[in-house]
Amino acid sequence: MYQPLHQFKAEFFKALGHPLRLVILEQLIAGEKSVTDLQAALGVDQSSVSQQLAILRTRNIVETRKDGTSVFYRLRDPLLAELLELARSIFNNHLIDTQAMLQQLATTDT
Amino acid sequence: MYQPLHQFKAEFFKALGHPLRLVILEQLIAGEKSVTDLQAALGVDQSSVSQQLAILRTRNIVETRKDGTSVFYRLRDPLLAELLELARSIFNNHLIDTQAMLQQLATTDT
DNA sequence: ATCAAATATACAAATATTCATATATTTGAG
DNA sequence: CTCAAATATATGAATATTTGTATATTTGAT
Repeated sequence: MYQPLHQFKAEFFKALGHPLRLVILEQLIAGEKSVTDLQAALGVDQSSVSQQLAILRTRNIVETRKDGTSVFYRLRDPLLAELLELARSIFNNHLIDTQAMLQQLATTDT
Repeated sequence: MYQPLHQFKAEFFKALGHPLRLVILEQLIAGEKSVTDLQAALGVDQSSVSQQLAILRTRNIVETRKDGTSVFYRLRDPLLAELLELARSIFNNHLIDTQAMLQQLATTDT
């Protein structure tokens, strides 16, 4: 229906489009983490973490390493950290714009 | 349920997670375009373009300018172009990795 | 005032995602 | 071998997104 490449890119962004998956990825920027680590850091149940990790895995956004019964996850591409950082800048701009707009609405007497 | 900021970021990435919306954004990197321009360039019907533009608008990813009966769309933040470019690099890495993997599968005789 | 062009919105069926709950699988320790 | 810890998967109901079709709105020209 669409070009495969665009479909592929859309899948990638869709994979980033979930709050818990974003928090997981932010954790992984700092270095690899086991499922238990993530579970503890995020305060969510094991199944939820595994479910979301599975999605990131199938989209090739994260990679794994097994050690005993633990599975350690890490970002597949360091550029992803840059991408998330760049996204943060965009959000900041956006928030600043929104603030400025609200400010103007509040102070304009027309 | 989740932190508002993470929810907000997720909304942003979700907005990018659609093939047609990605193609639209790629067009807009080159400069502002009217709905008709986009419709012609992408070969899709008017309604679909407007629908997807509406989503990009509500997520504050694009801005508009009216001129007569035409509405011109442009990226709200130039950083978005950088983000899409960075994403492209990540996809390329991924595709190269996948190719290398297939190559190895094909040439290994174990 | 009327018309046509350009754009936006409404609606609903099809499809996909989310998320909680339950169950499986894998691995190392004893 | 048995058990417990760690992780993964299955299932399904609730919710959200997609997408085609129809209709509405806005604007400039005549």
